[in-house]
Parts: sequence; C-alpha cells; structure tokens
Amino acid sequence: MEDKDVRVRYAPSPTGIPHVGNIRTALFNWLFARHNGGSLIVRIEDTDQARTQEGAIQAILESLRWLDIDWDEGPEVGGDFGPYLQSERLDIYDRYARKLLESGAAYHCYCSAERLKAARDEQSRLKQMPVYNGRCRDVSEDEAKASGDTDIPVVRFRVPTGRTITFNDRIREKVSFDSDILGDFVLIKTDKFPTYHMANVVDDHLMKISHVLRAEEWLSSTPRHLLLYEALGMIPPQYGHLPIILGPDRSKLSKRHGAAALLDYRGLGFVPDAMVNYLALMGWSLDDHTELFARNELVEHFALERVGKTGAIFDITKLSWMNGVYLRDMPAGRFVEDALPILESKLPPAVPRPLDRAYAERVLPLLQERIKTLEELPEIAAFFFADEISHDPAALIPKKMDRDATISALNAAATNLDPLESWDPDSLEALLRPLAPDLGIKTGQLFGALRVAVTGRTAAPPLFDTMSVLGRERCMKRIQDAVNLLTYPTDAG
RNA sequence: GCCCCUAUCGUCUAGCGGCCUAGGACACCGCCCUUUCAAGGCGGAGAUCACGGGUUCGAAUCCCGUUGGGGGCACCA
Repeated sequence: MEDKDVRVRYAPSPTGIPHVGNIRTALFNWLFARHNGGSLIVRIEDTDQARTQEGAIQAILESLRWLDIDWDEGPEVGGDFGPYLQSERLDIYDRYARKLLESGAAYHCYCSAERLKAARDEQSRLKQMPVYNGRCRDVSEDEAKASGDTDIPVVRFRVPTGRTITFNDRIREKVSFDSDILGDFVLIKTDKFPTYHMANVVDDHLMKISHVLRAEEWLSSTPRHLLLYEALGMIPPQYGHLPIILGPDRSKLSKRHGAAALLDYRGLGFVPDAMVNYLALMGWSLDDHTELFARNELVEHFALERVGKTGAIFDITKLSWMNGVYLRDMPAGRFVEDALPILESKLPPAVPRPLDRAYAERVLPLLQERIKTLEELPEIAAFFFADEISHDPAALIPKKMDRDATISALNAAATNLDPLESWDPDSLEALLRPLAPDLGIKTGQLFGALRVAVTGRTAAPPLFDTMSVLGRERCMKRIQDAVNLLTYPTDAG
C-alpha cells in the first residue's frame, strides 16, 4: 500500500515521565514518517489541568532526543499548524464546540460530577454498562438547566442511535462497533478545556494528520472520533492501533514492573541505538531471521503491514544481549566517550579525578567486549584504577596447588619479571609461559595465581594485556602483596 | 456486567492452504576454541501451532464456537 503525503503525530500528555510503550509509539510514528518521506508532528495534549506535571514536557522531549527521534513540527521547532500545546488552542476547540451545538450534534449537560458518579455506581451495581443516562439529552436547554444541579454545563456529544461504525484499521483490518454502547461523551469540560476526544479530532484535522498510529488502548474510542468527524463534516485520517507493551505478568507495562520509563534505561547503561533496535522489534519484524538493524535499515524496511497484533512482553534480557552487540560493534573511540562519564561518576571516591584519559583509553578496549551494559563497567574496571586491591587468599591458590607452592610460584614470577626490560604483552608472555613447566605446574595454574594477584579477581581480561596496561610498578606491588598475604595470613582473613 | 482486540517454543517472532515431521533470535544445557572471563563456532533440549467443530484432496494458515489473555466502558488521556 502506498502512503502519500504522510503526516503523523506523536501526541503525549505531559502527566509524567514517558514510558517505554509510549516512546515505542513515538518510534513507530517516526519510522513511518521517515520511511514515507513524511512529517512527524509532536503535539502536547495538556488538557487535564489536574494531572499536568511540571517538567513532563522536558522529559518527553528528552526521551525523544536520547533516541534521536527528531520531529518536524512541535515544541521548540514550531511549524505552520501551531500552537502545538493544546492548552494554547482553547479558542479553537470552543469554536468547533459551538458548531456542534448549533447543528444539534451536541448539547449542554447540567448534571454535576457527583450525580454522574452516583449514576455510574448504580449502573455498575446493576451490572449495566456505566454510560451517561441521557438526562439532559432530550430536553430543551431551559429544561436541562432547570432540572440540573450545576450552573456550569459541559458540552456533550449526541451519539446517534442504532448505528454500526465500521472502519478499516491499518493493523487490525476491519473493526466495528455499535453506537448504542458509546454513551454521550463530554466534549468540553466545565473548566472550558476540551476532552481528549474533542481536542484530538479537531487537531488531527487542523494539523492535516494523515495517519493516526497509537496504542491499542485507543481502539475502542475510535468510533467516537469517527462520529465526531462525521458531525463536523470532516474526513478522518487512517487509523492503525499498535500492540501494547506488557510487563512480565502480561499486564500493561508500568512502574510496578520496575524500570518502565524510557530514560531509566539510559541510567542502566543502555545505548540509544540498541534501544531503538529492540523497541522496533516490539511489534514489528521484517522476516524470519533479521533482527539487527541499523537505524537507516529500520527506516528503509518499516511497514505497517508487518506490524503485529499481539501485545509483547518487554524482555530486558534480550535487550541486554542486543545492547552488548551494539557495545562490541562500537568504534573504540565512541566507546571511550560513552564509558568515561560513567567511570568518572561511579568509580570509588578514592580514585583520583579527573581520570587519566590516556590510561582509560588503554583500559577500555579490554573491557568493551565483556559487558552488556555500561553500568557493569565501574565494577569490572575498578582494579585498573584503584591503588590498593584486596586479595581473597582462597582465590589466590589455584586448584590442585597448596599455599606454599603458590607462594613459590608467585615469587618465581616476581624474580623473573623484575629484570624484564619491556613490559608489553608479548614480552610478558614470552617470559611467563615457559615459567610454568619450569616450576612443574600448569600454565593455567601459574596464570591463574598471577591473575588473582594482579587483579584481585578470578575473571578478568587476558592476563598479559592486563598486566601491560596496569604497568610494572602496580603489578610487582600487587604480586608482593599477595605473597605477603599468603605468607602471613591474618586471623581476620 | 457489556463492548472491542487477540491467541505459534519460557520470551520476541517467521509462517498469510500443500515448501512445516513448524524456521530464526534471546535465555537455558553440552562440546570446541582458550591462561580466567567474555566473544565466537558447533550441537541439544524446548511449541500435540489454546481447545472443539467445520470447509478442503490437503489447515498453524479459511469459517464458527469455547476457553485463555489484553484493552476499553470518566468533566483521564
């Protein structure tokens, strides 16, 4: 299917930090826009004065920026169809509400919130559909006002009865609803702000939106929107309802599932390209085997036809794997840029700052292919930067060796190492590899003891590279410390 | 309660009537490589295609029903 003159929008409400699912919707809109050479509009739906949160808009834009999702119209960039904050468009909605009032497609309702709440409770008690019971629907304005219990009316849409609304969803194909279950919904609230339904329809029309790609939770309000377009004499956009992202328990992903805000993942050491790649695969796929996509490949291949219908559980394990792939494929220079700030802030306070950049540039390549997230870095890099490391005597002694044998092996290594002229990996290996058979032990045993002596860990990057980067002084001191520890064990140890 | 959507390995998914004794990936388990850890290579286990009826020479693929899951039913979006 050809899609021409594509104008899509990402229309979040600034009620908090955007979640993964929310940004996935933004990503799909972006991919669709870029694939078709269209535009992405960002529109802030701040029509709920009570729930609007300070800083939320910044968090939204920051999330988009982190993933490098750029928008053609909206906050900060402007555009020909602004303003892009709904709270600045109140007069526009008012104008359309009047139109509907005049044509009889809408009416004033003088029922108070309390009364409606009571009615709803009663309805659900009787196991009925909790919709507006239409008290003000079929009486004159004066009668409604007279029998009402509030002076400030809301504007309600008069939903036609006995209609079947059918539409062709781009993802779900044919969907239909019976208008009788809809209930007359509110268009303009008592505070003069529009509801989502009203603002959404008016703005999508005015902003010439061609496709509405939104989460599945909106599917059942689509008939309302279609009816509104009809009453306004406007042509509706095409709709596509995206599958929802779920938590491990299969309910909509939310805070109680742990990291749910997109930006949480930045803090957890994920890189944006991996995040974009993974998110694209939440509900979309190209074929039966490709899953690593560069951004431009995503744009090139993205198609609504290949978006799935079922909710997808967000699997951080697979995301981690993918992040590891991106980290390993990253040019060393980029990796250093990404890694340095984390090291700078998360290494123990005892490590002097700022870090020695040249030294870090030698350390980081040894670590790059050993982590899945940047957050793992400080922990495995610590021994490179710390002056003092602690040894676990038990770990120091290799399998099938005893304490004395370990001490002599370490001493022998130190003695041989001492006169070594150049402290590079090849020289170190040339010297140490033959030493094991001389001592009557296996290379694995010698190297193992040295590794723990020099790094304090049983798992570390390749020994000779590690020793070379650490430098002669640190290595010799740590070997000596290990020998001392084994020779004079402390009671506490 | 009502409405809508949906249903393939634990998870993400391929499959759009015969290429399927169901393919890939993550995770898991072995083996190889190897000084450890990673990475990589090879192999394994893992889905009676939710269930029951149809349609058809033939169904994971089409239709109906059941069940499960999700979403919605506000002066929230």
